[in-house]
Amino acid sequence: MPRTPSSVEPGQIRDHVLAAALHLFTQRGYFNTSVPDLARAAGVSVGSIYHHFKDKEDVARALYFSLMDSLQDKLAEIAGQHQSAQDRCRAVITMLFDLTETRRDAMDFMLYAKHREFLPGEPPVCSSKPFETMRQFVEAGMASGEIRRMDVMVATSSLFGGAIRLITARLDNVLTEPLPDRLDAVWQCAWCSVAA
Amino acid sequence: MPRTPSSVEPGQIRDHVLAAALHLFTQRGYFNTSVPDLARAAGVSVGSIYHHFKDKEDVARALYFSLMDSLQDKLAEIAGQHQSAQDRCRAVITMLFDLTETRRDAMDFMLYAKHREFLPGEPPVCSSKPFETMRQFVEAGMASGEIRRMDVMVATSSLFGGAIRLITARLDNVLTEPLPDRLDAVWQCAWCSVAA
DNA sequence: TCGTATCGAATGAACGTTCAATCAACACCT
DNA sequence: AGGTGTTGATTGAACGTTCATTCGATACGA
Repeated sequence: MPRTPSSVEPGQIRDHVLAAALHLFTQRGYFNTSVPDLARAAGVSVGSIYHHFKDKEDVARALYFSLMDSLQDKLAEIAGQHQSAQDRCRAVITMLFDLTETRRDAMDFMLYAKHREFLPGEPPVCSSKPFETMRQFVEAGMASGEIRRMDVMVATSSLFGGAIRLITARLDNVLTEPLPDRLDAVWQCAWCSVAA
Repeated sequence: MPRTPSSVEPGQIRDHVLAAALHLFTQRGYFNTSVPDLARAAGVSVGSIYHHFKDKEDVARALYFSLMDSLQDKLAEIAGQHQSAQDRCRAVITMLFDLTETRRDAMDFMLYAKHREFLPGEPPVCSSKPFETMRQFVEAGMASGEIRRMDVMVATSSLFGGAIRLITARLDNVLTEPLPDRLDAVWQCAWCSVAA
């Protein structure tokens, strides 16, 4: 009986499903989103989702890796454009702030979601590649003498912790002004917390 | 047909259920914990849980408020024992670090859980009373000249953000040493990020 | 005996997942 | 070119399971 032509062009289904998943997972949460919900929002059938993904968890995993990869790309770009730890870390916060304004959903899913609950077996966010790269920026800064010598974890947390907290406040709508407006203030605090 | 005497003394059921909920919710997550799971872990029957709580969500809500209240008590105590913003805020971080070591589950549920997903309608954590109290400590410090004048949200995030990030790293087992070992280093970073 | 606390089997809704049916597109043969 | 077979994408109804919740029965204290 099937085969009402879907409004979604072929070859685009994966992306449509991932986009719908990003929207629904961040809006209502992974467990409050059913696969039929996902299908409806993506404009495809339930079966189609299972043709492109192993199961519901696989959708979340694909989404997670896709977003993390694009974040990692941005970090790599920053590493190429800036040499000093100071410039690099400021660029990171600038990028994270901009991303929060322009792609709230993505930021919410990456920083705020509890992946442990629906992606068992995945390492926690803070041991993902992007976070590791940020630690490397800090380590290089300590080696070059820009940053005080101390435990790398403490330094990284101090340097980025304030910005990340502000991002979550923004995602919770507790902060109503755009984050970039606060960039200078945040950076001043962040940098002088670890500067040599 | 029941009534096998439960091993739980009467009047203790609420507490047993809350303790089991704290353990299971933090271990596996709210949505991966069924009410029968809860009953088994608490050593009571399913029906008994529904006698003491409206529904599953009500268990989570009671747990949340109970933990938040006890945290708020500790903050009030700190407010009474210390006068300067510097002493107060340092005491807050000390208390949070100790709490993370001695009551991991409680800390995990308060700081790390996504309450939005299973407690719709509750305000986000960072607009809860404890967080508000921490902001007041910071505001008082700005009024007294201990802390640089700036946006309160920025100052609070900078002051506590590093510590909170370290706590989540600890909860994720990314950090293996006890947090109190890092207290001095963290505090030095935190305070000089906002000190006048 | 009345009210309250407790029990766990029963209920029904909702969920993730499967699968036979269908179709579009292409390759291949004549 | 026209006919034919094959492949793989797509569909949604159907399936079996699990879950939150209810409820009638039971026990106990007052």
